[in-house]
Amino acid sequence: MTDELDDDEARALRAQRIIEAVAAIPRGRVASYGAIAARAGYPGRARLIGRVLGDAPDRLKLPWHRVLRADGRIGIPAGTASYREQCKRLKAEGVTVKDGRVPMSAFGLDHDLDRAIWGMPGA
DNA sequence: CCGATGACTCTGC
DNA sequence: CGCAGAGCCATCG
Repeated sequence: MTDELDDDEARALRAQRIIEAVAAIPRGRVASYGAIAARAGYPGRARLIGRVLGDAPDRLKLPWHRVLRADGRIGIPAGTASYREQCKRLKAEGVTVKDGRVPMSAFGLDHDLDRAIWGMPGA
């Protein structure tokens, strides 16, 4: 059909894959934007993740709060309502949040269970 | 078409 | 650990 709808579809597909990747993050764990992007099939497009999450409706009940920057920092501007909400949710899951930062060495997916969860060796 | 912006990441100093 | 620069990509004026 029209190219415009085609473009719209492509955008929806990106969002879909990204949303699924985010939803796959285990409770009590966190992942970086880059990791999600790669996992969704868009390596190098970390910014795309942030864009999609910001546009994603809350009714999807997406665990967006489990997505942090590569250094473990909250990816949202400090002081905003969303920022505080993310901190709150993480703590509620048992994730340590110190000064808006999470020790990914301990809660990151590539600490030890990386392949067990993301790699999906087939169990 | 170009410049600016941003829920990004990496490298170098 | 912090700062600057460069790469990256979609959206907006």
